[in-house]
Order: sequence, then structure tokens, then C-alpha cells
Amino acid sequence: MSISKTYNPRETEDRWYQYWLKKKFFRSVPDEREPYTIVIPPPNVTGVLHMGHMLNNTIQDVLIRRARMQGKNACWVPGTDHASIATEAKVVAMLKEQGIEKKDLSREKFMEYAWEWKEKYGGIILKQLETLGASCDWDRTRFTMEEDLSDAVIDTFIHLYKKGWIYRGVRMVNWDPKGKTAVSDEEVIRKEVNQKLYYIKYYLAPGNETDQATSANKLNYLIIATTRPETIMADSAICINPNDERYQHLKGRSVYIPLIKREIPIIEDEYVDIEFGTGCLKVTPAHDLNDYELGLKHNLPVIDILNDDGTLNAEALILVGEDRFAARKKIALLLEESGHLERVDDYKSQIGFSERTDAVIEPKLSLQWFCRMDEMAKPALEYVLNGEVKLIPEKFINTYRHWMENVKDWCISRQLWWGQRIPAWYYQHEEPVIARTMEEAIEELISRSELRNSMSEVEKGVFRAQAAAEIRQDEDVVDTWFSSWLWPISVFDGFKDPDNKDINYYYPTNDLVTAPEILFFWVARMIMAGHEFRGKAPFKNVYLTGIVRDKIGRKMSKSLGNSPDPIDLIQKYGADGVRVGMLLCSPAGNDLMFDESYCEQGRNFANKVWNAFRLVKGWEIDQSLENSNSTAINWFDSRFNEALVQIENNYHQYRLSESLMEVYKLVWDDFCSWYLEMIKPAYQQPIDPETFSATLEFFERILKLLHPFMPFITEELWHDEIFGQRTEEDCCIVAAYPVSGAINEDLLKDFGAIKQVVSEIRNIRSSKQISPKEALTLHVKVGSVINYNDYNDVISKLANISEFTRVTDKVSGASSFLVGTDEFFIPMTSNIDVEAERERITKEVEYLKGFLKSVDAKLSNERFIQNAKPEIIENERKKKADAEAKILILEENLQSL
RNA sequence: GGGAGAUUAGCUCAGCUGGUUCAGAGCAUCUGCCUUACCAGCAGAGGGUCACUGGUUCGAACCCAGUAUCUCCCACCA
Repeated sequence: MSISKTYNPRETEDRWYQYWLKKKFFRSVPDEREPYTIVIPPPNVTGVLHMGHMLNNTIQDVLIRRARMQGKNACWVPGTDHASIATEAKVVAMLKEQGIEKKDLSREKFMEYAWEWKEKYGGIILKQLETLGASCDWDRTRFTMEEDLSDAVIDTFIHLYKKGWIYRGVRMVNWDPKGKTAVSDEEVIRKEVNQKLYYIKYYLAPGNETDQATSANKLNYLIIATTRPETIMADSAICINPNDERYQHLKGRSVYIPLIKREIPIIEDEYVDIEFGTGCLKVTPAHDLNDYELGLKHNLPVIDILNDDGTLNAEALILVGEDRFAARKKIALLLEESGHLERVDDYKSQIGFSERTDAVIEPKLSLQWFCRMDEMAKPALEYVLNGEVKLIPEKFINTYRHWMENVKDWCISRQLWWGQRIPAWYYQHEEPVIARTMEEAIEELISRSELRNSMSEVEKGVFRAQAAAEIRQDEDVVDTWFSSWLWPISVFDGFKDPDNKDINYYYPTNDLVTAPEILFFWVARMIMAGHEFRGKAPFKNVYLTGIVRDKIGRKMSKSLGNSPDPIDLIQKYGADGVRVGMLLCSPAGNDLMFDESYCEQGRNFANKVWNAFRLVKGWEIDQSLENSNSTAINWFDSRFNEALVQIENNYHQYRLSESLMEVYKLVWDDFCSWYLEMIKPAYQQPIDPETFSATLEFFERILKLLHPFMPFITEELWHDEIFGQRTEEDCCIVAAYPVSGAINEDLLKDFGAIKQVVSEIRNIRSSKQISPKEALTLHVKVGSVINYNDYNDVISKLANISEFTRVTDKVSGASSFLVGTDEFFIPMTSNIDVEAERERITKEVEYLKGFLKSVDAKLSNERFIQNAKPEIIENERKKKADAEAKILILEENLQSL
């Protein structure tokens, strides 16, 4: 049976994934083992896999697979987020395509459509995770809007309301005119945008005589600079700085708003920056946060001229019904025509955009629900500062602290339907009742009335009936993050059943892997919720991944079209190849400049492993043969253990890409290029049984190290008959992860020299154009403690040496080289180029002398001797001795030439 | 405007407590090889004033100060 020359991922991946599922290897239930838990950052239920997910989930899978192999009870909880704005927007768009407008639908009907949509597209992203190899416990898949999780949201709301941490009030909020909902501060993305700054004339209204006199030579208008001319109809005042020399004559006067001729007062406030623009500010309380506050201070009317969808309403008097941006252009035109527009400048400024819909955010005054953050922020900050929750990389601690110390109340109501409806009930002029159900709300109303006047049972009955007919539930839903922040608790039913086996076992979870962009949105709030509802932070480590960018540093995004489809990549390079490619270019905590060539490298690596296997697989065993490779075997064993220490080290610091690179080099260089080459029998020769079984042993260990990174190929090879008959449960995915054993330092050190010897010989071959097939003679004049007898076979094989002898004198007519203080000679059949040789040696001597000089300078420097640590000085002395010995040998060589 | 981080080979990055693990790795490049595991490969080689300028020190990629460039986060200047 012949094996393909290249590894073909498509033949193996799905097969093994199905096998793992069948064997329930991903399944976790509480037992006596130590738990290792990760909850997935739930992707949007309607989303599709992008490169960010890919990176994120690869990392999680590596961590979870390693933990599983280490014998921990590994549990990776998957699920999706209902993503209210995003999903609702998609559903609305989908309906529109079918000619259905949301406003024509009842809430119930709309929800029906939405659920239908969710059922249809909801599973896609999770299916895609499977192709990546994600070993999630699918039996635990949760959805943030399923019944239990929704109940948790409502209970949480009630709990916080009772604590006084949730309140309702009129505030300036970030309004998304596209989504027609309020959004939180964190959902507003600021971007710098090229704009126009319009300089608009506001003519003065007639004032009193004396003012007229003093300002005779002054203009009869003032100029306002604004980026938003369409809001002039909402102006309530003009504000100047009282200290502004230029405008003393304006005090107490008023102006007319252009076009609509409404008279508004000129007020004074030091808030106004004299330097900026014209030093005059139009105050528009309804459409700017600062102006709103200024308005409160000066008791100005609030004139809201915008509809929820961003069009002008009747209050605007003109351009009613026009969109705000269209209105801006038109009004500029009108102003110009009427002589009110002085000039227009280009201007750059920061504008807020909705994270979800990308619409320009409109500051809007509205009645919303808020959640107080200050009390919850304190302990949440403490967890991170005292290290109970570690942020990786640590640089995020500062950012986290800054946010927590300046946290503002969280606007949690959204004017949407897709989500958990706010459990507030309104009845006549009563204060809203916060209750789980209408029935409970009515009972609450009854007990309120009880306080005022007792009710008979009959009266209560009448009241119930009446209230049931009139009571109305709040129309809004809560922010999606108001459910996501409960995720690490709610996925284990920690609200429904706070003392259940799962939550007690899995909570707090171990690692959270997520993007730094949602540190505040999500991570910080999860810590708050964890403390508030469980008294413990929800995880111990937060690994913040980088952002996936393209080769030239742009963030990968759908709109730029610079993001490859991860599924295509998997098709092309195999899941293992893509996973490796992903990790190769993701330094811990930094953004990664992704390029497809990394996947190629990953694929090549898989192929290398595959071919190493093919080699071993092809060997015949001759039971009568003695083991002639014990040196090589001992060396690789030590080398493996040495590498494993490094690998573990990197894992502990979450430096996965370095762990991977260490494994990569161990496999490619040490195992394939050195070990296998050392033990490889000559063509069509059999191998001895001891070497063979040692090699299989190593191969298994390597597969285990590789498995978290490359689950599919490792599982495929694991089951080859070469390893003997395996039981159905004996799989790489659950094989015991290697533990580092003894390391023979001396052997490793010797091998360093041996490798050098081999390299030097290969070098001589290549520079003298001697074919690798031509066997050479090698002599060594030993100056070190290395016993070359032990390495006779190894050197002979790797460098194709037919005769390797020790000599006590220099060999003439030979190419020579030095390894440490050991001299090697290769007798040459052709004449040695004496000049070239002399030049080479002279160069080396020169270098060594220079080196020696610098060492001598150090050693003769008294201050160095006084200040440096003894071991450093000792080291310098050794360097000196080494250099001197080498120089001596080389100079002798020069002589003998 | 405030804060954080970065700058090391063509590219992506390591470089822990200043001292031969101190200038490294992988990829790419160049030069040889179709050496029957692998051309998705093998064997070699080249490549860097460690952003710049000063300082501290016996000694600096590493510590300090300043400069430049870049990235990110936060912030209501019309």
C-alpha cells in the first residue's frame, strides 16, 4: 500500500471530526478531575466566520485541546449572541426585500419573522467552527435569547432595579437614526471626517438707544461658525464669552435666526472658547450634548427638530421631511441665496458613528433606562489591579483602569423588538412597576394601593381586571450586552439554579480569549456581573488577541474586501495549515499582518510531518539487528525534553506562536533533519527493532505536541497500524500530553559540536564541489573533552565519512577546520590551494586577536574587576583562554602550510 | 487635547534581571543539489550603526532624557 506523497487534508478532516463527535470527546460533565473551562465569546447569531473569529477560536481550541490532553476536564462552551441591533437590521432589510415594512407589522409578527430568520441562518457560524476543528462541547450550545438566558436577564434587571442601580430618565443619548434606537457610549465609534465649517450671519434684533450709539461703527450682525447649519432652526440662543473684548456690545442683545427669523437671546458663558471659530456659539440644546448642558444652565428651551429617522420634523418650520444631510446642503444654499452665508471652510473633525449600522450618531434627548456603573466598577477594577484577573498582555491594565475610574452610566434600553423586553409596566399615572410578568406587576400595584387605602377582595378583583386591560409593558428591549455580560454565569444556568453542579464546578472559568475592542463592552461588564451575582470574577485570565490586518496594515473587513474567506483558506490549505498559518503570525497581544503565505507555510509543515511519517512507515524491521543508534536516540530524547520545557514556558505566558515555533523547529530540524537522518537505514536496508520502537515512541510524542495546533493530521497518523492496534478510545485528542523528562546536558552540548563538525564538512564539500556521494576521510586532533568515539557513527553517516580516526599530529595536505579546540582534517586528493587556505586562517586569527584584545581590555580594567559579578569575570577569563588556545592552533597551522 | 504602546535583517517577530544563548528565529532571497520520506524538498550562504541625539555605567538593543515616525485607546470644542 502506497501513501500519497503529499498530505491531503480533505480526506481526513471531516472524518476525524465526526469520529471525535461520535466518541463524545468534546463532551464535558463535572467529575473529580480539575476543570478547565472556556466560554466562547458568542458570535452574532447571523454572522459568518471571518478572520478575527478564526484567530480567536484557533487560540481557544489550542488551549482547550492541550488542557484536555493534560488530563483536565476540558469544557469549551459554544453559543451565539442575539445581537439585537445587527440582527434586527438584517431582518428589517430582509423583510424590505420582500416588500414588507417593519412599521406595518405587529411586534408579534415581526418576532415570528425574526425567529424564522434566526433558525435559518443561526447555525452557520457554528458549523463553520467545526471545519476549523473547534472542539466545543456542542451539547452545551447556548443562545443569549433562549428562555433561560432571557429569564436571567430579566431577573438581573429586577435585582439591580431593587438595588437602585437601574433608573429611568431623560438624558442626552447617542441616537442611531438608522437603527432608530439609542446606543451606549461604547457603541459609538469616532472617526475623523472631512467636513465643512459654515460661517453664518445672524442679524441683530433692534436694541436700545445707548447700545446703538456705542456700537455705531459695529456690524449689525454676528457670525457663527458651525458644521451643522441644518440645526439653526433648533437654536435657542447665541452664546459669547463674557470676557470677549470684541463682543461687549452684544451683551443683552438678541439676534434673528436666519431664514426663520426667530428671535433668540445672546447669552454669556465662559464655556465659549474665544479663540475658536468666531468666538460666537449657537446653542442648540436638543442636538448637542454641550449645548444641552448650557441650555439647562441658562434655562433655554429645547427645540427638537429631528424625527427618529433623522429627517426634519415640523418644529424645523422649513425643509420638513428632508433628511438631515440633504437638509444641510439645502440650507447652505438657502443661506447663501439670502445673503446669510459668509463663507465655508474645509474642516476636519471627529464624528460619532454607530458601531452596528455605521449611521452618524445624533445626540438626542430621550427617556431611557440606565444602569449605574460606579458601585459595580469598584470591585471589578480591584480584581484586575490585584491580579485575580490577569489581562494578557498587561498593557491593557492601564486602559482598563482608566475606563473603570471614569465609567459613566450605561444606557441599557434599545428601541428595538429583537431582544429581552424591559420588565417595566405602566399603569395610568403610577410609577412604573418592575416585575417579571404582568400578573406580578398588577399585584405590585395592588400592594401599593394597600398602603394608601385598604382594598376589599372584591375591589381587588375589579382592579385586576381593569389593570390587565390597561397596563402596558415598556416597548423597549435591553442592550445586547446586558445579556452578554451574564454569559459565563448563564451558560451554566447560574441564575436559574444558582447552586447547580455545573456552575459550582466550572465557575469561575479559566481563560477568556477575546478581542481588545470589547474590553469595556463585554469583559469589564462580565467581571462586574461575576462579582455582583457570584461574588467571584468569571475567569482568571483574559487573553486579548490582536486585530487581524492585511499585509499593508489595514484592518480586515468586508467593506474593504481585503479579507479572505476563512473557509476558502481551509479548502486550500487544510484546517491544520490555516491554524498554523494563523498562529505563526500572531505575536501575543499584537495585531497581526496576515498574509496567505503563512497558510502555505502551515500546509508545508503538515506535509513535512506527513513525509517524516512516510519514511518511518516504509522501514523493514530485522529482528536480528542490534541497536546501533543509542547515541542518536539518547540525544533526541534529551532534545525533546529540552524543547518541551521551552514550549511549556511559552504556553504559560500565552505565547502560543512561540510555542508553535518551538515545536516546528523541534520537528523539522531536530527530528527530521538530524534525528531521522542519523538513524535512517541505508537504501533498502532494514532497521533494528530497538531503534524502530524508539522512533515510534518519539513520533507519538511529537504528534501529541502537535495535536493542539494541528488536530487533524495528528489524529490521522496516530491511528496508523504502525503504532499497533489501537482501541476505539485511544485517540490523539485524548492522549496524555508529554511531560518533560531528564535532560542530559553534556550530551546536548557534545551534539552542538557534532553538528558543527558535520556542517563544516558539508561546507567544505560545497566550497570544493565535492559530491555528497563521495566518501571522505576525517581525522581529528582532540583538544577538548569530547569523546569522539561515541559519535563516530553519527558523524560518518551524516557527513559521509568512510574513515574517522584520531591523530596526535597535524595532517598535511588536508582541508582543516576548528570546532572549539578540536582540529579536524580532511585529506584532499587534489592539491590544497595553499594561498586560499592561508588567507582563510589569517582572517580567522585576526578576528580572534581582535576579540582577545577586547576581552583583555575588560580584564585589565580595574573597575570591571571591581564591579562585575564574579561569574561574569570568570566567563571573560574562559573566553580569553579559549581564544588564546585557538590562536595558537591556527598559527601552528599557518606555519605548517 | 490626554494616555498607552511600538520602532531590531527585505517581511513577521524573539531578545527575561545591562556582561558569548548578544546581535537571533521563521519566512523570503542567493548558490549548489531530482542524495527514492518530502522541489510543499535537501545542503550551504549572504543580509542589521538594534529609529535618531545625548546621558548614566567599567560595559547599553536593553536604563534615563529629548527628537522623529507609526499604532491603539480615551475625550463634548462649535
